[in-house]
Amino acid sequence: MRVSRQEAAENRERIVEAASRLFRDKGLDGVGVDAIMKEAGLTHGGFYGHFASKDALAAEATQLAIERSRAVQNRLTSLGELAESYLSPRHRADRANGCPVAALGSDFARRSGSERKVLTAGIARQIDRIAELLKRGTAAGRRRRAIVAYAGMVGALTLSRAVGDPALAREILAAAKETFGKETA
Amino acid sequence: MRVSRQEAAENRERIVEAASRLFRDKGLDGVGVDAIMKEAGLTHGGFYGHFASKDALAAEATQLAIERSRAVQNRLTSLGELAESYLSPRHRADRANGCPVAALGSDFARRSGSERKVLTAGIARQIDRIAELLKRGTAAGRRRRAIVAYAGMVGALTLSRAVGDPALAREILAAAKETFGKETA
DNA sequence: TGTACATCAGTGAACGCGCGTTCACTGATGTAC
DNA sequence: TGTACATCAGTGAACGCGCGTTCACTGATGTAC
Repeated sequence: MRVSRQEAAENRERIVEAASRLFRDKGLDGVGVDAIMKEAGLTHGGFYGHFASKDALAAEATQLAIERSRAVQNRLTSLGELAESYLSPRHRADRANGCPVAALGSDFARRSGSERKVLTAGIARQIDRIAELLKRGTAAGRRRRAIVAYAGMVGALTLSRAVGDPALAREILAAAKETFGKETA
Repeated sequence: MRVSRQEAAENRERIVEAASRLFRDKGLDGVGVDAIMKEAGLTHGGFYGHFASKDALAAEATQLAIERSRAVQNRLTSLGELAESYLSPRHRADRANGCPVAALGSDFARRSGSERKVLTAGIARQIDRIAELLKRGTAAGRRRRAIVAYAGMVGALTLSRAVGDPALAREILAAAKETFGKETA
């Protein structure tokens, strides 16, 4: 049965939001159109009225995840706060709502087209953002340290999630927090 | 037709080797039993004579990738050499034969059981290995800096592979090499 | 403002394909004498 | 050492299932008068 245009627009949004969470949680190949539509409170048949393909949705969902992720981090006003938040056990546990680069990092290397573009822009902006938070040094030096801090945090979160031993996972996060939360590097 | 026991053992090895490369290149869900067996010069039907399931092969293939990766890095005798090798454009391009943590990092967080165990042990040993290469500081400090260097290198390689822009990819590798190749952090 | 019809968002069955897995079969290897 | 039979690694067809995608249909919304 037909729904109002506004409802349809809201449904579309809910699909993208559900996808952006489910993809981060279970991987791009780990969740189907069926599960995404169910999570959005719809049936799978209506999917292709909103999107050309699952891949097209993946691109939009990636975009949304990056925007949300950036919105969270723009509220943080120092590198220490950013590291504290990014490297928290909470972020480690909540893949579905966390950084899409850490959640899907190795998957993205294999994707092509619009998703890569969206991601590249997101990563570039994140580097700029971290450079803004740095106070010491030349612009070039700040940029280099921003790249290193970002890579370090993404790597630490990825490692701590990959590791089965909880003590080692905590140790990795703590070590990274101690190092990247301060302006050393 | 039956083959000799030695041939059968060699076939098994070839399957694990092919899988370890294909999984790193295309992801654990990105390659099928069919493709792996073909790469090993066999047909898919014989697979279950060697392995209980695709998952069981994935665990063995992960193990092999970690061993090979470690063998390469044990030949390197300084942190600078390790960073130079790990963060090279060559390693970036050759996912199939490179570090399994960077190639499959975000996938591993979603796997369970034996694969996680194998990976955890591999990561722990890699941290120990880097700590051995460090010269300054207390044991605890060296361990912390080893974790940070490892996380930074994994993150930098992951980012540089995820990014579509080749210039940015090179910049990320260069920044990480400059920082983690020396004993600073 | 009310009525009549056209539109179209969402439903659920169905299709086609690929993939993990099974199985009957083949024919070379391994073994018993 | 040679022969006869049992074993079993590998083959290729087939199965079942899930998933992306399509489609005829429904009934509420939107629109024309």
